[in-house]
Amino acid sequence: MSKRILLIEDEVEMQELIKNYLLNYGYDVTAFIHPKEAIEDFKNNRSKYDIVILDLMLPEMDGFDVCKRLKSYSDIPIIISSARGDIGNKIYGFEIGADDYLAKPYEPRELVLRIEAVLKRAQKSDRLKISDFSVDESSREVLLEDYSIDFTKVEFEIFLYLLKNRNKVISRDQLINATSLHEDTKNRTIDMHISNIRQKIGDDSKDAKYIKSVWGIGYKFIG
Amino acid sequence: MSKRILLIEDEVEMQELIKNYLLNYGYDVTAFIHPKEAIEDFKNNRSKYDIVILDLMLPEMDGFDVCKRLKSYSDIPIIISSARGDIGNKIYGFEIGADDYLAKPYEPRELVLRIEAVLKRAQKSDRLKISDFSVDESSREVLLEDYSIDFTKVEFEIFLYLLKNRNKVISRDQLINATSLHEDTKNRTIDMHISNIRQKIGDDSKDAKYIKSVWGIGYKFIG
DNA sequence: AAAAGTGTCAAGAAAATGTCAAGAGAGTGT
DNA sequence: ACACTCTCTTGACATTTTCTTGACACTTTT
Repeated sequence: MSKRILLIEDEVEMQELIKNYLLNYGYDVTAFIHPKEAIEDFKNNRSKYDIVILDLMLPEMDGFDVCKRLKSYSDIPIIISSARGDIGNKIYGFEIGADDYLAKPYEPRELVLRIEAVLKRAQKSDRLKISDFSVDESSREVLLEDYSIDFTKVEFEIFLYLLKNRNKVISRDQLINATSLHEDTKNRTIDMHISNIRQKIGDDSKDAKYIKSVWGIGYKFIG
Repeated sequence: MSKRILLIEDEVEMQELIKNYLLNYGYDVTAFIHPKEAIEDFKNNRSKYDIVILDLMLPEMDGFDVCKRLKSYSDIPIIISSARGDIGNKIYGFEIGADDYLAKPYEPRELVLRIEAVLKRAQKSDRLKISDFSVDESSREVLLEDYSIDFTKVEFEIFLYLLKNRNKVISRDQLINATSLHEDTKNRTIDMHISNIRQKIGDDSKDAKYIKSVWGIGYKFIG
């Protein structure tokens, strides 16, 4: 299946150019001029895209913020493009989670190469092994000491997010944002999911081995 | 103190050029042509360097292996330089733990900028180490000489604020404002929290080692 | 010595969490 | 479209933890 690209670029000419070039290469491109629209669309259809091409110089919103927002919804690969010479920004770009960086002007061919490289890296589904768990994201399989755990969709998302941010305290709001939960979901719903997750992985809330409650703040995966 | 750079570059001319340029900027540069020598030296003096500049195109050893070897000894920051256009490699460079990547030919000035950026990023150790304490904000973990201290939410906030403003006298009102306490909380409540904190860190109010009372004003963390 | 400030106990208020159970909602198969 | 199943959401209540305050002893300042 062809890869679906979310393109955020405010210069109309440039946008057309890139879009057509990528379409020629068989990609499925959706382009936005306004970052807010793009974010809105992404929020509602986060599995609709495989990769984001993001221009840093945008009206209305700082490109960095856009990047952070998108990454907070899912860890989709992002390639940032920007005027050559923004070296400070360039490095910052990697810090905020962009997967690659491209200085304008660039050869369209180079963009394609990078898209492919980033996608290849992203799909490299290796198993995440942390603590007693082994998780395969693409098959959504979770093993606890070789026993398979059956998580529901939301449970899996919460568990994975905690795992990826192990040893950090994660607030309920963060979890609501990072998963496919509606943003107006009540905080307490998270508690219920955590309770169910704990039961499935045999964790005791009063003496947690894996998911610890941090009173007044949120939850933390110990690993 | 000037930063010490380990430069691994096999082209003699290039090496001289970079070395001199960096020396001009006040860096302390040690250059090697043979990666094996560099690794040997690094192994024996791993605290002798602050950052590594590594050319990918080396004789004898693959630059990637060099990178991995160095990183296996300590997590020193590494900047990889390589011929422009190795896009696949570029991405791989980040994967194997390089901290930044620079395509040849580059402006020496750009190298300096990146060195500074990488160093700044690297030293941004997110563990706050003050006095006998080590605090990790994201995990909310507080260590006192390797023993873990269990603070409640408010205690952690108060303690962190005092720590960050060490040697300054902080009023009770300041603490109420700086933390998640209700703004109409009575001043004396702070005293109670301080008392509990002191007990947990083994501090004596009459002869405080860490949190000192400043009569009529507030509290002060000594550090 | 009086006044003001601080330390800390202990009790109760307040807030946060764990979990049950019911119902809403989403998805599936027919 | 319908029934059926699985999942998600929420209110409710019990329980736990934390926060707050009055009270009283003690210390420092005036």
